[in-house]
Amino acid sequence: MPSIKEVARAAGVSVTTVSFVLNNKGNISDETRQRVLNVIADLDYTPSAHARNLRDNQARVVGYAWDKTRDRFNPVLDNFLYEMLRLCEQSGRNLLLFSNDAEIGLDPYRTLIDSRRVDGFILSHTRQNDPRFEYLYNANIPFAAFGRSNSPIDELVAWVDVDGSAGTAAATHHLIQQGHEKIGFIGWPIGSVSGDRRYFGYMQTAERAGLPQPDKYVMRATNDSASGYHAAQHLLTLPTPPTAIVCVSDVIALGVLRYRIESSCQVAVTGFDDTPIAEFSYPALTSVRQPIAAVAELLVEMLFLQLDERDILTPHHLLKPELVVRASSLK
Amino acid sequence: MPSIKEVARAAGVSVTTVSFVLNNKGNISDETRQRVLNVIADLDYTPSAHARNLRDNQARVVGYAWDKTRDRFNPVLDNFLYEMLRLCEQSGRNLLLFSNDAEIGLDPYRTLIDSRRVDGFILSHTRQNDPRFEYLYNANIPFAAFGRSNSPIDELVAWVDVDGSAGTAAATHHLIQQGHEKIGFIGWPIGSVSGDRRYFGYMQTAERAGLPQPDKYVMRATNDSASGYHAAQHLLTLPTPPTAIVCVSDVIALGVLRYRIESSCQVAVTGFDDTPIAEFSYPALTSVRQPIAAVAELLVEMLFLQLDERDILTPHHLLKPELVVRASSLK
DNA sequence: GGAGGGTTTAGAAACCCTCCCCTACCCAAC
DNA sequence: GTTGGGTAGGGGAGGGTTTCTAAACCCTCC
Repeated sequence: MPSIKEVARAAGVSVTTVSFVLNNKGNISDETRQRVLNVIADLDYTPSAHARNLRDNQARVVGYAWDKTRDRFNPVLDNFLYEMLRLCEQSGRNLLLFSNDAEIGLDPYRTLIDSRRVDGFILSHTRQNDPRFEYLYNANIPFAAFGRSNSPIDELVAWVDVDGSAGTAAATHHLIQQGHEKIGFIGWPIGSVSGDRRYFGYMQTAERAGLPQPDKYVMRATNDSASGYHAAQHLLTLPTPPTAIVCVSDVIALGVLRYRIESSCQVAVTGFDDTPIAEFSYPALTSVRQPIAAVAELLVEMLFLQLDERDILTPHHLLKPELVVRASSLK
Repeated sequence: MPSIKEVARAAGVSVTTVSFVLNNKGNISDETRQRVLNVIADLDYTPSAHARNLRDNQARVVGYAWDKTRDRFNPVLDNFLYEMLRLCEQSGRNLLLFSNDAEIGLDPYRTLIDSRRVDGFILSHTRQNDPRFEYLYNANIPFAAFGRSNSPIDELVAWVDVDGSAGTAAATHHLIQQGHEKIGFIGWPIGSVSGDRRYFGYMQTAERAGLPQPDKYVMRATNDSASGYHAAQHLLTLPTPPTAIVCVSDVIALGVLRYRIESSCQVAVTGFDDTPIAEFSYPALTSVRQPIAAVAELLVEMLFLQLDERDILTPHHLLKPELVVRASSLK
C-alpha cells in the first residue's frame, strides 16, 4: 500500500504539500494541487487511519453497547442503531459496537477509552442511578444518553428522553374520546423508571377526566404476553369490567388481544413502542411510537459538539411520543 | 495519559522491557516483571491501540454492514449481531458497524480496507452473484459470508448457509405426519435465492409423499401479512381447499393466521425464521428456526483463521434449521 | 541592486509502540 | 585465564501522518 511519502515523491513535492492537499490546508497553488490529486488517484492512495489516529490522538469512532441479553426483542433499538450509524458516517466517524452484559459494568467503557479506541459513547438502556453517568462524567469522557439516570447528575450531562407519561396519557385520552369510561391499565411491577412514568400518565389522565376508580383497574404483569393474558382475564371478569385497557408494552397488549379473541369481547387495547408486533397483530394494535430518529439525531449532535469541544446549547431534551391509532382501539 | 516511556522510567527499566512484559515475550526475570506490572497498575497505563495498530498494520477490528433499509424487521440479524460481537471480543477484536444501503455497493468496503480501519468482513444479506464476493476475493481481503452468491466463486470463499429447503421440507413433513394431505405453500415471488430454496423443500417433500397436485396449492405473496392474508383467502376458498399451509416467512404466516381467525377455519400453518412474532402470535406459530449462534461461530472462526493466515479446513458449511412446533400446526 | 513582503514548499519533530540487533554479565569448561 | 554459551535487558529504527518552523522563491518598489 502506498504511503504519503511515495505520493510526494511521485508528484515531485514534499510530504507536507500532499498532507495540505488532503486536508485542504495551507496555501497550495491550483496547479500543484491538481498534480498531487492526480498522483493520489493513480496510486490509489488512502491515508492510513492508524497513523492519523496516532498523530492527533483521536479515534474518530463512537462506542455503543449492544445489549441483547436484557430484552431479546427490541426493534426500537434496531432502528436507533441504524439512525446513529447514518449520522456518524455523515461526519466521517464510525460506530464501534461492544457487548455490555449487565454484570460487566464499566469495564468495557474503561478499556475502550483507555486504549483510545473510541472518542466517546452513546448510551442507552439507562437505569436508576446509572453508574456509567458518574464514571463518564467524572472521567470527562464525552457521551450522550438515551434516557436519564433519575439522579442529580442528570443535570450535568447530555441526554434525550421520550416522555413515557405523555404516551400513556395520549393513549388514555384517545380511549376517553372513543367514549370509554372504565379504562384499565396493565403495567410492569412498580420500580422501573419508564414503567412508573407510563403508569403515571395513565393515572393522571384518568383522574383528571374523572373516570370512576381507575386504581381498581390497575394490574401488574411481567413483560410477556402470557402475563398480559392473565391480567386481562382478571380485569375482564370483574363484576363491572373495563371496556378499554392501556398496556405498558406491545407484548403485554398482545396477551390482552389474545384474551379478547378467545372470549369474543370487544375491549379496546393500546400498546407501547409501536413494535412490528403492533402492525402485524390482529387486530392491528394502537400503540405509542417513540421518535427514534429524532432521538438519535439529537444524541449524535450533542456528542459531536462535545468531541469538537464546543458548547451544547440545550443538553436535555424530553421528546413527546406519538400515538399511532389502529383497529384495536376503535369501535 | 501515560505512555510506555513513562512506565519504563518509573520502573527503572527500558521501554523494550515494558513491551516484553506487556506481550509476554523475551526473557524477563520474575522480579523485573513484577516491578513493571506494579508500575503499570499504579499509573493505570493502557497501551495505545493507535500506536499498536500503526506498528503492525492491523486494526483488530471486523467490519459488518448493518442494513436496516432492506428489511426493517429482522430479529434474526439482531441475534446474529450479538453473537458475532461476543465472539469477536473473546479474541480481543472489536466490531465496526457501517451502513450499506443497496445502492452504495462496494464503496464502504473499499474505504474501510484502504484506510486500514478493519482487517476483514463478515457479510450477510448475500444475493445472487453478490459483487462483494468478487471484489473481496480478488483484493485478497479476508471475509466470511452468511449465505452464498450462487455463482462459481462460492467454491473459493468461506461461507455458512442454512438449508432453507430442509426447513420447509421439515415443516411439510411435520404437517403430513399430522395427517394433512392437501398442503398449500405461500412463497415469495420467484427469483429470490432463499425463497426459491424454501419453495423447493416444500415441493419436493410434497411430491415424494405423493400428495395430490401440490402445484395447485402454491401462491406467491410479498413479504407482509396483508399479502399473506389474501393468498390464504384465495387458497382456502378453492373448491377443495388445503387443510394446511406452509409459509415462506413468519410475517406471511401471520396474515394466514388472521384469515384463519376471521373465517373460523382450522387450517394448520407454519412460518419461517422463528421471529418473536411466532412466539407471540395467536395461536403461537410453528416456525423454522435458523441456528444463528452456530452460524456466527463458524463465520467468526473462519474469518479469524484467515486473519491469522492459517488454513481453513472446511470453508463451506450448510447447516440444518430446526422446526419449532407450536399450536398453529397442531390439531 | 537589494530590501521587504507574500506565497509556496521543505525539513523535521512528535505521536506510541514493537522488535531486531547488541551488549553486559555470569558461570562452566578447557 | 581465556573462551563459549546462555540469560537479562537496552538502544534505536521504523511505521504514516500532521504541523511547526524555517527557508526558498518571486515580485514590487525604492
